[in-house]
Amino acid sequence: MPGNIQSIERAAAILRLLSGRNRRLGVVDLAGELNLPKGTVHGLLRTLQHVGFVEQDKDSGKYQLGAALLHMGSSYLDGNELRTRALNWSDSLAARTHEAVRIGTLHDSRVLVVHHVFRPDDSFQTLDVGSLLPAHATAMGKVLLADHPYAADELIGQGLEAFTDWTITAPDRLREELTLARERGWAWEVGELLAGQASMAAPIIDRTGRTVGAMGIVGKAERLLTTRKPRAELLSYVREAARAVSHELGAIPW
Amino acid sequence: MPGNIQSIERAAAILRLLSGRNRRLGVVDLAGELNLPKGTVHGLLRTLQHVGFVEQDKDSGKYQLGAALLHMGSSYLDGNELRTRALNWSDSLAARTHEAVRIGTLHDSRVLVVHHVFRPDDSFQTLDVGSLLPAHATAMGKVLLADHPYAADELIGQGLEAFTDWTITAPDRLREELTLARERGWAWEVGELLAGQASMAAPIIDRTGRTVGAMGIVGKAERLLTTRKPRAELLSYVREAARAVSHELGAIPW
DNA sequence: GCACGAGTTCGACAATGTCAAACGCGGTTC
DNA sequence: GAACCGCGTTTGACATTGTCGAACTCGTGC
Repeated sequence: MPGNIQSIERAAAILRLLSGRNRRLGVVDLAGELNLPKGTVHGLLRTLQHVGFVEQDKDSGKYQLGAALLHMGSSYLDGNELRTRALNWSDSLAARTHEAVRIGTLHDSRVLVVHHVFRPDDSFQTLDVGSLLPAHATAMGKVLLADHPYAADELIGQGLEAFTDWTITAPDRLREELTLARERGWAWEVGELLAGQASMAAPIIDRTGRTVGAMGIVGKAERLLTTRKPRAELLSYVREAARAVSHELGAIPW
Repeated sequence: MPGNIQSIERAAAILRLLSGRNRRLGVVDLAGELNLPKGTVHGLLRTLQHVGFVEQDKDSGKYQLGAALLHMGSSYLDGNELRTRALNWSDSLAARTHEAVRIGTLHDSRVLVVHHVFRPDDSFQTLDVGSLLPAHATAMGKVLLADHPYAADELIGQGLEAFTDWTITAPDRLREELTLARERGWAWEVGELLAGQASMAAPIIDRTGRTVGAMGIVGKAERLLTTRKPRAELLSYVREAARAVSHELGAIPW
């Protein structure tokens, strides 16, 4: 808790704001948001610009994220063991299920997508590596929250946003779902984030036994489900793949 | 030059080191590299960890980049006008040429890949969005350097690294190549970065007339070339696509 | 068991970043 | 076209803040 460098925390707060909804913000916008004098914010921005973390639009004078962050983001992926280990398995899972595969990890009570394999033979999908998905409305999120009660509490504490009519917004309902996920070792979701879309996922465990990631498939509900249940063979493929990655990470031998 | 916040510059230097060759570095490694006392470096790292920009491997105690950077990197892409405008055109260019398409921009005298479309019907290629390619050994780089003499000088100043026997390492030879690229409005390269691989690219111009990006195709030399020249129809597709994007960015009407 | 090297903590000092007020420059308004 | 916003930027005095070296702890290997 003690001794955190103020200017760096403030700089990070600026970057966080710039990576939010409005990608372009001016000095006064940021100053207002952070309750800081604009002179101070300007100094931070000047330095951030110098190191390439932000860029300034010459016409409007407003600031946006800088190119250096893109390269660092991809460097993060290179060093990410979870993703590296999961690379092979995710390809074959996509091939077996004919669905898009995603691998994610918990970050700030949301699901950070660290890998994404497109659905085979289905062009023009958008890559969402780097996206932050809501944890309570995705199968990966449920699997992750199931082993991270603290993150679950935090998420519930800040309110469960509804994305469709089927999104779980009641804390108790979510807690049940998480218990279920913990017991079964997998989770699913239908139309809770996007109408007509479903997903199922299983946990990736590391050598210490903690759930460090989740692996799952996403696609049209009609393809993933039969009679309002996840299709058994798809589910078992997902669970096998996740178990294989866990094994590579040094989790329980089998 | 004046008034840059020291701690932020140091933090950025740490992140830069962590995104380099060795993705995992300890406090003393970093301190040695930066010529700083390790106490200082530790304080910076503590804060960077707190904001999610670095993570510490609990076993080895070493530090690596953090997950927050991945999300910020992808947020940068969302706000990047060059990439947004180029999205449609790059897909159709890939379809027309049957080759992989890349869009890049200059960053620190290298080419930062901001978009990448895989070669159609050719699976298992690695996505290199976020990669920094050497400018003097790629078609995109030549096109970009042609309009950025300062960056070219800087690159030459730090020495032209050889990747294959065909890499241009002589400053004069590179300068000729850049002049040629400037005159013709396109550039190419065969085996200068990777043996057997060729690329060709054309500049993307913004409303002020500056080259803000490059768009091109990469692939096996045998497919891209005829009799040691770029195949004319591929080249014209590339140039058309780049011109179309430039047009969208508000460059000269035509 | 000792010494080394790692990451971490601590506290005194002054260098450093902060802040409020003033500046300059586009727009817009009347 | 002059007065006026609102913006990003600059400035300089102040004291908060980050810095730095030494001391600490823990794990390793000689």
